[in-house]
Amino acid sequence: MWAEPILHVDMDSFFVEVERLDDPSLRGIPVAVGGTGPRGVIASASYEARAFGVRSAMPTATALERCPHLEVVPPSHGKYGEVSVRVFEVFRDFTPLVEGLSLDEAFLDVSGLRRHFESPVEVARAIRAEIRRRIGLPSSVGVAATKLVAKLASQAAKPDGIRHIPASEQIGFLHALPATALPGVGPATAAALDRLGIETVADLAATPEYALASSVGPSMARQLVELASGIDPRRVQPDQEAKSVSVEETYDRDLEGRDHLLAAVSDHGLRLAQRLRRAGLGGRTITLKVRFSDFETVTRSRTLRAPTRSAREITAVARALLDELAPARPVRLVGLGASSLETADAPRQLAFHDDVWSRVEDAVFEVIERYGKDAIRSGRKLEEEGR
DNA sequence: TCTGGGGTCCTAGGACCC
DNA sequence: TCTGGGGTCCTAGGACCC
Repeated sequence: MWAEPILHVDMDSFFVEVERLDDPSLRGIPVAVGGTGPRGVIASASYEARAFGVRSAMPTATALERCPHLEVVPPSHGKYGEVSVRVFEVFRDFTPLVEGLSLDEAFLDVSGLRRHFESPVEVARAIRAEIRRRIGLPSSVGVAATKLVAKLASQAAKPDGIRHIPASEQIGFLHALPATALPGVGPATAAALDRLGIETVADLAATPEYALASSVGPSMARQLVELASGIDPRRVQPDQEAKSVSVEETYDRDLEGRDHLLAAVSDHGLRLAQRLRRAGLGGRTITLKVRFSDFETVTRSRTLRAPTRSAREITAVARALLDELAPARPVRLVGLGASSLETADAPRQLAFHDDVWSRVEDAVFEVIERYGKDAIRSGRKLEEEGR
């Protein structure tokens, strides 16, 4: 058995590098992919841009202040999804044990490749070369005994490298890192740890669990102490099913008044239904999300007796939730989500068959896919046109 | 500097049932 | 009569990740 059979593969500046494939003039200069509107943020920054302090999640306006000659490219999510599919095809050509974490990163358990490769590092080399050859993109790989260390190692390998942490060196590697490097330690937890005088993973490992529990909660305390000691029994789990699907939009200018909010909700209802339909899913819980101009965010949800993928039904529920909420302040974001998902071919499919509107819309969408959008018009529209 | 869009997981309280 | 304990479902909010 290999002692370090887990790989974490992470694409470097994924969105930016995909844009560079299409437009070579973006190579070698500071580039970021992000929103170009007044409320846009950076999603991905090239290393040339990072040198100016440009980071993802930073408002685009701030990024342009730090780097005035920054080239900002608006995101093309469809394109990133297509390239991501090809990257994951490379992974699965090596092993079926692939657990995707997002479009651009995955854990791979390569223990089954012992007869074909000398070591996991050789597997990592081969995967990186194959991604480069077939797609033309740079990636970084961490090789370790656990998911935790593999992920931290891929960060240390960036950009465009491999980092192997032998099991015997795992504790030394971990303990030298700042506590904020651990997954799950964000701003709030970091502040709590700071108050306890904890700076490094070594500090964390030396802190008794009970001393952490009162500030970060018992569950987080146990997780942190275990991870800091290198205890991470999590297996690579392929084919995780989605638990929720959602759409949301931040508007360039705040929305005010019931009519504008209702229009936003209808738009979202249609998009959410399309996403569910394409995924072969229905949702039983519908959640409306509203963010006010002061950034306060509230949600309202309702659970139905049967799952739906009907735009009509989703929108009706969302309208009811909106009217209950009756927002009386300017709104910057409206979102709509579905959870308690069930697949259309699950045993519960009987519920779908009772869902008449989902079936009517299935037929409508099928006609649109086959004959185009103009093939279908509502009765009201035909009346207006005098036909 | 004034904060995207897509997700996951956790907590906590209340309803309801046995 | 003012009082148990456990389990499950639902709702709302928040931290966090890429």
